[in-house]
Amino acid sequence: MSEIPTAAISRLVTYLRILEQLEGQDVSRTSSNDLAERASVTPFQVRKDLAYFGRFGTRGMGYTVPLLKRELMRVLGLNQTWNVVILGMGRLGHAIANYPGANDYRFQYVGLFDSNPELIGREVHSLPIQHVSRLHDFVQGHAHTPQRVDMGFIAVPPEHAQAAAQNLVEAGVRGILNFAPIVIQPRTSERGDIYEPTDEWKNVVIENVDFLAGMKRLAFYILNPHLKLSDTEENT
Amino acid sequence: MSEIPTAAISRLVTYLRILEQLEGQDVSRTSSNDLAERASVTPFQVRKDLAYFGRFGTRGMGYTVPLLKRELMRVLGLNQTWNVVILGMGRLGHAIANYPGANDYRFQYVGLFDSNPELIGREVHSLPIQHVSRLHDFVQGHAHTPQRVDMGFIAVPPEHAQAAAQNLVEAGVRGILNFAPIVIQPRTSERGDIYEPTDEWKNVVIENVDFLAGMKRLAFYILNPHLKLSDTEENT
DNA sequence: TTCTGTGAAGTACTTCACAGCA
DNA sequence: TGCTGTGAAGTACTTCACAGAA
Repeated sequence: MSEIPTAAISRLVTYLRILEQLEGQDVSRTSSNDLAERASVTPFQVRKDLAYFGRFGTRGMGYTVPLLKRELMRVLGLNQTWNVVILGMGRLGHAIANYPGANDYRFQYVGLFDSNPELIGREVHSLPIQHVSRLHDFVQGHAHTPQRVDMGFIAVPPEHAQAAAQNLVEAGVRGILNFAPIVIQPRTSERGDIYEPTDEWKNVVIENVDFLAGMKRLAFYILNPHLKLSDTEENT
Repeated sequence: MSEIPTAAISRLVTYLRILEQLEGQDVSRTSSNDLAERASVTPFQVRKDLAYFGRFGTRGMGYTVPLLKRELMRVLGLNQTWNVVILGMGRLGHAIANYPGANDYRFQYVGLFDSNPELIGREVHSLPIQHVSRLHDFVQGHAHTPQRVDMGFIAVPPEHAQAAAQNLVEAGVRGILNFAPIVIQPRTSERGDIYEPTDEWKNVVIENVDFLAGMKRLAFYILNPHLKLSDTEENT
């Protein structure tokens, strides 16, 4: 049913990182074997993953680093600017806003929100923290401008994460990156029909980043080393 | 070949979080249907995942929240203390050290390391930052004490992450949680045999947490909403 | 000859259907 | 009757083997 495995997308991100490293070392050519070794996957996997999106190599020769990099950037949608708001400007929100590398890919923070009155008005990289009640108007107000908000990052405490997601969806963002250690329910009501996302959630994409989960998985695999397998992100 | 899917472990972590929520709400019983809805997976999946590790329910009745929680804690190895060192005490390292919730699961930071002389000696939660050159002696010195170091977290810049991992492996840690956006090569030499981990790496488990990857995947799925699928962490 | 691109085969994971027990 | 536990069926993903282009 699904055309492209989710895991393949994660691997494309890895290949792109490797191509950037190679470009930085002025390496101009690579191969599925070379990429595979650097990404810790099989060469078959590399070729299959790339084949989902086109033919980027030359038989007998391999791949041209800048060309493949450009194509992966295009496929992953990293040639365009992505405007982001962060909900929750505690330690985690600050760490995210300060994390270097995000703007390497034209991810731009255009709004910062919190509910704590003490934080309102403080500036992070000359962007003021606003009260979360202003989120809806902020997103709507920028809807058809170059500042249009594409994504919201959730960095609030877990007990407020579902409400934060609800806010983002109602405001009209298209994607949510959830840093809180809960599963966001793609529906509005507390107890809606199982597996039936509410309409307004239908077109919203949710991804998760959970490093407590990473710690716990690590603990498990240390105890059960015979189950050790490769994975990605993850990872995630 | 592999007995238990990696994804199943990630889902167990999710079920455990849900059980903790339920316990906090004084809910004493649950079912595969209920857990499935809260975790956004199928009830079959829940039952199969649990069945990998034992029989925790009662037919006709469902699961007892505290009992299932206790069993999952045991399976995931969260009944014991895990001693952790952090390599790289820049913003990211600080964010990790300060992240609340880690010590809820008896993950304890026992050593903080950096190479920047300006940071050495500063304290985070009354734990001093040491120079990374002391890592090996630190880990070895605590090897057979209650402070034995189990895991190392890598929070250094990407170009130093492989060396940091090398340091950790040589020092003798069993698990690495890598926050840097690179693939750690499980081998010592710059260009070793493909897929052949060096001996000392054989028993080391590596997990990744990469939120830039999360941002990039999100961008892709916003552009390609017809490929939208469920996933779990991840990945990383 | 080399290394990509890809249908086919193999494997792993998920879903199903129902047996089994409270 | 109700809901778990689990072999069997179905599906998705990975690996393979080789055709095909430089």
